[in-house]
Amino acid sequence: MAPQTRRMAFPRVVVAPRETDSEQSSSEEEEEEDPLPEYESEPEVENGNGDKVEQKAPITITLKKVCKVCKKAGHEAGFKGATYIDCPMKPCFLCKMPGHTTMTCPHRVTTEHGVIPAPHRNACNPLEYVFERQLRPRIPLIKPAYVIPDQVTCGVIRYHSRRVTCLEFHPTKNNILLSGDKKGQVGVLDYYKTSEKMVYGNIHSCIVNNMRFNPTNDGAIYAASSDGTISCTDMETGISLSLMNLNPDGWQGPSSWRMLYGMDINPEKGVVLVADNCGFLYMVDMRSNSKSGEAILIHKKGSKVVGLHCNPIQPELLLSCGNDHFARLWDMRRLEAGSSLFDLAHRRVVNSAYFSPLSGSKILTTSQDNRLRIWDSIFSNMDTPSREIVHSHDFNRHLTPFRAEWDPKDPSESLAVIGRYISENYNGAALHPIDFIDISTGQLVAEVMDPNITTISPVNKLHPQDDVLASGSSRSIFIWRPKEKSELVEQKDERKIIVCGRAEKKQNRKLGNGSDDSDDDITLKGKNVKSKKSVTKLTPYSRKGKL
DNA sequence: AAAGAATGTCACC
DNA sequence: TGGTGACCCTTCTT
Repeated sequence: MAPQTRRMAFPRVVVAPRETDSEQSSSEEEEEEDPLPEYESEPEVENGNGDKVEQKAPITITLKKVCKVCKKAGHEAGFKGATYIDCPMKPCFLCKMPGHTTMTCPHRVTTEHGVIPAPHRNACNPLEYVFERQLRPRIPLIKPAYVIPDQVTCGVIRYHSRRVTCLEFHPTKNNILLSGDKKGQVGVLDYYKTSEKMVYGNIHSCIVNNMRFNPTNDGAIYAASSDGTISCTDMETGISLSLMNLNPDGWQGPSSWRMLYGMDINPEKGVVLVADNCGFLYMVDMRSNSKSGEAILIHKKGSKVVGLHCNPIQPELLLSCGNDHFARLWDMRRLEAGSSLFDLAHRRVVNSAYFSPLSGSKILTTSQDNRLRIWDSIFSNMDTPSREIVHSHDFNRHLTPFRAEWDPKDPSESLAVIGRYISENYNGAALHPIDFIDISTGQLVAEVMDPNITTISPVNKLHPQDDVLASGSSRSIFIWRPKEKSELVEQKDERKIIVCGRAEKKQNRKLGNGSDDSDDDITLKGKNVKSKKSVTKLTPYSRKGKL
């Protein structure tokens, strides 16, 4: 039999004998799913006496519904309304363990998303001693309560024509947000003055994987792209310089094409660090804008290095992660193949690995095995993570990979934000919230959603100073802010479910007129809607009839 | 309304 | 090791 693919949309045709007096199906498509498994596949049926009788005629053809995941009858995976029913033959889609489905997964029904607690460890090595002496005082002893608003407004910006792949806030100019997309476009937006936005389409020719502002000249943007180049662009003029090109001879076929993924800037050393899809790290001197030194193999040869992060406190520490299932900690003074300080093993691809933003002493990773991992101290035992938190952020080739991001404003370095893959049935709508997680406990502190937003938001960034969250979801960018400053309240023990824009939903849908003029495409819900055309873009409804 | 396309990772040979 | 095909709770266009 030819291999069956998931695309097979129609039920398998089964030739089954039927009782001679059975009714004809009024409609094959409307046939209810059979609650008795395997019934129709039996070659024999019972007569009234319980004897097996071979049926010869007439033969009718029925279309039997089978599960689209396992191709077996008796159940069907997929959306029932706004609730997704898992295939029971598969491991749980959330925690990946067999024996239950997502609906009954213990990590779903509790607010602690399945924390595997850290074993107690003794602090005894010299590095940890230094940490305790020099860095620990920076961290408050008592964790302050998170300040998360009860209500938020959400602005929607649409100027990318392909899905958003990365977001970056300007470090000092408060309202400036950078965005990159799959097509290679780079957007610079002032989200308070929506007319002030620029989209640069000629910097890169495909996916912008990472962007950074130049810390010494914050009008300059560095970007690494799958086109194999790293660019430095003037934010105001869009004038761009290519600092490095891994494909100087152009397209010579997929096997030779090289792409740039992970990127970060080390201001102390004045270098841009960038890594490719073959396991190599490159350094570009920011003064001369030229490559310095040779490429260094930092991950398995031939594997993508998707993330680089320089330690915010100790400039000689570098963190990398990639498709070889490892995050690795490096000493910049001794960067050579195989010389990493620590190799942090994961079960799947590591989408991101970040030092904590203030002390730089913790590490947070996002892996495609649906787990966040936290190492509480890079100066302590690094053999196993301090905590693993089960969270739904699966890989899907059509989505930008999820990355858990620290809240740079949280002095206790324990709040992280990450989009959620699996949907929640919210009043009949399948919504994908954006989760705020206390990574010291695994508790889901808050989940943010909007009935108008039915798409998944894999890209999220918290503002370095303000209470602003930027999300990239498909081609749109969302700016979430507290609805009223006065409504800010301290976080209690229970998680908050923050729903935005609920009342406006139907009104907005009626107003839409389908115009695709994109000059005025930002709207803040909760305030007056500016125009019909902008409202149209507020309603990216899915076609599954979930609303 | 439903099909088609785009197209990373992983297991398997 | 490199090629192949299955997998995936997508999202948008035709």
